[in-house]
Amino acid sequence: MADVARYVGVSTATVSRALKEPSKVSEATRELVEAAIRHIGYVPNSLARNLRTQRSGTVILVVRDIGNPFYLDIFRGVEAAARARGLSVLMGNTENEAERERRYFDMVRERAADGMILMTGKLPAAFEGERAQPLPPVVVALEYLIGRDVPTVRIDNAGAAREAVDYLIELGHRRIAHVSGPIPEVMSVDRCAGYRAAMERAGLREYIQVAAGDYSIGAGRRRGVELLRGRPRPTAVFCANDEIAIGVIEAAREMGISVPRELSVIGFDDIVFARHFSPPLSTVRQPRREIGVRAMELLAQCLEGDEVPSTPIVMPTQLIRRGTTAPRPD
Amino acid sequence: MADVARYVGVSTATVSRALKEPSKVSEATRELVEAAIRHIGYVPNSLARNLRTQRSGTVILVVRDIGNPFYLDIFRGVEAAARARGLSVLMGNTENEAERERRYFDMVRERAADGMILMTGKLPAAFEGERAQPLPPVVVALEYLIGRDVPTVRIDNAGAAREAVDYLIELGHRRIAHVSGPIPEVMSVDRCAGYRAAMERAGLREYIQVAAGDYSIGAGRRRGVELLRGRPRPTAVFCANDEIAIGVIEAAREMGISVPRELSVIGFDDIVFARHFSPPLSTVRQPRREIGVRAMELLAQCLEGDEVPSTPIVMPTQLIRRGTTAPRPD
DNA sequence: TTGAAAGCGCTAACAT
DNA sequence: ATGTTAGCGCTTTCAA
Repeated sequence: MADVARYVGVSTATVSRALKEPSKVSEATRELVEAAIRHIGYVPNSLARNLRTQRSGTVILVVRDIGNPFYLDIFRGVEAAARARGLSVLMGNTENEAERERRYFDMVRERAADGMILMTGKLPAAFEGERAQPLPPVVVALEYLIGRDVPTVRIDNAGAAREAVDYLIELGHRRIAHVSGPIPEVMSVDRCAGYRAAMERAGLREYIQVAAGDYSIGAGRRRGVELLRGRPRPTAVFCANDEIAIGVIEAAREMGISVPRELSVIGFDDIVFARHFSPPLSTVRQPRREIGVRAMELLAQCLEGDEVPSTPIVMPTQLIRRGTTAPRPD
Repeated sequence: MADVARYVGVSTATVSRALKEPSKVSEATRELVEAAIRHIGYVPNSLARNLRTQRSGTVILVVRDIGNPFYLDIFRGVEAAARARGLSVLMGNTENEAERERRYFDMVRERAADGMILMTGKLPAAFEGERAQPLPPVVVALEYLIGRDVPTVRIDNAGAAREAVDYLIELGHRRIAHVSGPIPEVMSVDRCAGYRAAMERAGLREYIQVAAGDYSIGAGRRRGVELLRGRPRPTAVFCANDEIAIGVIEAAREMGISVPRELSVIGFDDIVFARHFSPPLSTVRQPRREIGVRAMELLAQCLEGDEVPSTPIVMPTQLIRRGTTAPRPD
């Protein structure tokens, strides 16, 4: 930059301004500077700028498993919204290890990133309890932090689950089982609570039957086998996500139980291939891309120092009726 | 850092060394420094270190579509290998726009990243032809750059395609069609070439029939309908990826053609849900996670200034026989 | 509209 | 083993 300044015969301050605040520089010098930059082949150094401004222009997207197809649309949304604001997105992958989670918080403290979007629903211990460290700029998406006033964008998991189970009930089902996700996690807990609420409201408390797994096809299959061995057998299963639903359907297929004729199955998330299974999977869609966009926008606002909504942004869900749900067999 | 130094009564250089090169500091002072750091609550500033060392500790992973499920295992591999070396991974998403691609190269020039893993198979114009700019640290994965000596990790697309088509031929098929990907792209071209080679070697040149699409389910479905309307109808289709195969299978289903009884279909990639479709998809597996790992390792070597192999690293593929392929109907 | 000058916080070469 | 010193390249007061 000094070279450019010398070449034009101005100070580095002027070159800097020509680049960042063209309005503060006369038309003439701006053009001279631009010509000189091209002539010399000057490339600005982000590192120096970052140090000077104490901003990295980077945010971390922290997820439980970066290889989970669920996040694909989230990536799209976060990336697009970040780019629109000139920010870059770092991949944060915790694989449920507390230490790795902590590491991402440290990166923000060390200014390697300006903030983070947290999709794990947990804070490292250092931020809990008395004498908790102050939180860095962070927004929580998908999950939420109980008793914490952190900007949040999420869906109404309980309500959406209730809607799905109501639909099964409308179809005439009574013995409706639920395969939940890992149980201390709020998302799983909420979806399970929605299931219970719908069952109780319909006077089906006695039929409530919950099996907990993780959010995987394998877990769905195992829990599915167990549930379908039970007598009387459930005629419908509400699954906490689509992978579990796929597993349950595979279990049914292996046991010679026809979906949806003998067993209705409904998933959650509407992952990318849900409509392409056979039968196409009935499920609850959540606007993942939009969730990513809103989370990023919220974080960008935090970083600008703007006010951000203190109540969670709740995105709408949609029940998708496809081929794995049918009226109760008699 | 100055505070810590003053507190202990040493220079900042010693504090710096205590953190980065503990061996160069006496045991005693190191402990004093550590105590002081805890006491004062000192947090190192990455931005300053980055400026000083002229390294950002970050690499960009550039893909065509960050929401493509194909990349999931690649993300896993790249992220894991990067973390093992203390590097961070930035999401680079081009959506096939040349300008966005160029922007990622600029970020490396501006030192916002130390290097990049390129999965798009194209260089911005500025790097081609005479007076081309020198390439920044970059490794190419999946694709490769024709006539360029850039570190590369990939698979033998043509060979793997040949193997898949050979398998269909072994099953007795003669009228084997191919739905390819976008044709100027090397990956599509290679897979198509493998198909042609296998057909020609088996004396089936007259049956060669290629329809080009993009790598999507929709394209597979459209090309599938066209092919299956042809008379005589193909008894097998080799698809350039799994999405296309899913589309072709859907087309067949709509037309009342049974897979695999009346039509064999084989895909490519073995994406995460391939085995869970019904019938489970026959396909060609490529070691995506390992490709990500190797690409990251290669890039890390470049950044260290180590020698890197000048011939492409070619990873093995594996033909996966599942339920969408069967002997030719008579 | 432009320039001078300070300094962001760290590391590394050199000296002791 | 430790200290001194000189920047890394930029932005931003403040002054002209």
